[in-house]
Amino acid sequence: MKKKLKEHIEKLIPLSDDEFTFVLSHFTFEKYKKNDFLIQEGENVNYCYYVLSGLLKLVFNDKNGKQHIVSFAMEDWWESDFSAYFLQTKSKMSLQCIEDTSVYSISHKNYQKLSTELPKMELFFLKKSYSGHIASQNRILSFLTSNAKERYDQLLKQHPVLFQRVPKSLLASYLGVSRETLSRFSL
Amino acid sequence: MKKKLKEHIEKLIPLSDDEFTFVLSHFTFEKYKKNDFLIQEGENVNYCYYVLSGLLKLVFNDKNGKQHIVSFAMEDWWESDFSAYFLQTKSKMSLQCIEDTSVYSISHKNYQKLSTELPKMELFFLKKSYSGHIASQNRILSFLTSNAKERYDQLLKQHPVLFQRVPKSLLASYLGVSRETLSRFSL
DNA sequence: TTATAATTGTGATGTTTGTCACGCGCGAAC
DNA sequence: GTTCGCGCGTGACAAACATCACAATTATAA
Repeated sequence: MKKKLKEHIEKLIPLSDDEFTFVLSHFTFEKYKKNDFLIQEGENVNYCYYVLSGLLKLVFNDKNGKQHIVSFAMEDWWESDFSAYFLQTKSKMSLQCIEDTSVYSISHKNYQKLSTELPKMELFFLKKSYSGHIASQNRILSFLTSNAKERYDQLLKQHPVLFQRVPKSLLASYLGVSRETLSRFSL
Repeated sequence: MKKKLKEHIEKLIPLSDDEFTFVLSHFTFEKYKKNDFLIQEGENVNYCYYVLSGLLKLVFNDKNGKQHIVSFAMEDWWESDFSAYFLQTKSKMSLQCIEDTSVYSISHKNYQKLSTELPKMELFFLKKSYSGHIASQNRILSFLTSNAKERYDQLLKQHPVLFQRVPKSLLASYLGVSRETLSRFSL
């Protein structure tokens, strides 16, 4: 479990055992049940989460009460409402369990503390942030270049496991297409 | 001109005059003409740009030869093909002038050097990266929650100046809508 | 088990948006 | 000044997609 996070960080940054122990002391292990909320819309966002196991959805609820999936978060992914987390504002989104999920969480204070005390971790977070930005840009590109069926095929190719673990209605919401239209694609 | 960059950085990070002089020594001032390319698709991306004046478009060309506007970059914006810049791969996009444009450019080597020598600049880049990620996520949300007309209205509200400086066909491409459909919105 | 809710597929229909075709006005280049 | 290309609007039609309605199947909980 600890090993998982260490290996994850070491994909980007080399880390001695002592350093990792120090890093880990800034995190808290937590378990959540299906449908539990890690972040509730409208509240302060004090934590960022590294997913050890399970599956989360980052959701925006629009003024008509319709939910939109901004992102899924599986094993080895980092998730939070980053806007609210970094700018220390109220959340406009919620983060909820699709499955029972265990995470390492880090508070904003500990995040700042860790970045200062161990600068190479700041570099780690920077690299993670790049990746996130690049991933978002690719998702924007898929909206610009592809129609619903093509986006469906891309997602199926990139993350086939989601089609087994997530209700189709949520996949539809993630792809920006109606549940019915998505259902007709799988023929 | 130098003052502009200093003020821009100081919105996020305090900087002494000496420090700023040091920072600036890592940048190069450059001028480009309308239609010039700062980044050509398929080439290495060695520079990241801070726009002093003018206007750029970040473009992805799909397999059908259709151009898609990933982003505009105006005064005070940072732009590059970040994926290619940070991962040091070939560019999948091009960066081109919509107007005559002057920039400060920083090479990837100088960027790494600067980050190491002056850690607070690493924090600056980190904060910039957050903002970029958050902005991209908001753009994704606009695709998920809004139809073409609504996205048009949002852009008009957020960046009215673009409607004066950019051909409508490019705005259409940015919004993911056909030129004709966008034209019918402005009635 | 039984009842209850959630998930999924599918037909019918309407709306949104794209594509093709054309004309007009304006500015750049010669 | 004339020519040429570009930006922009607009009509007609086709394609993509949403919405509504309903049935069937599968999970979940009492």
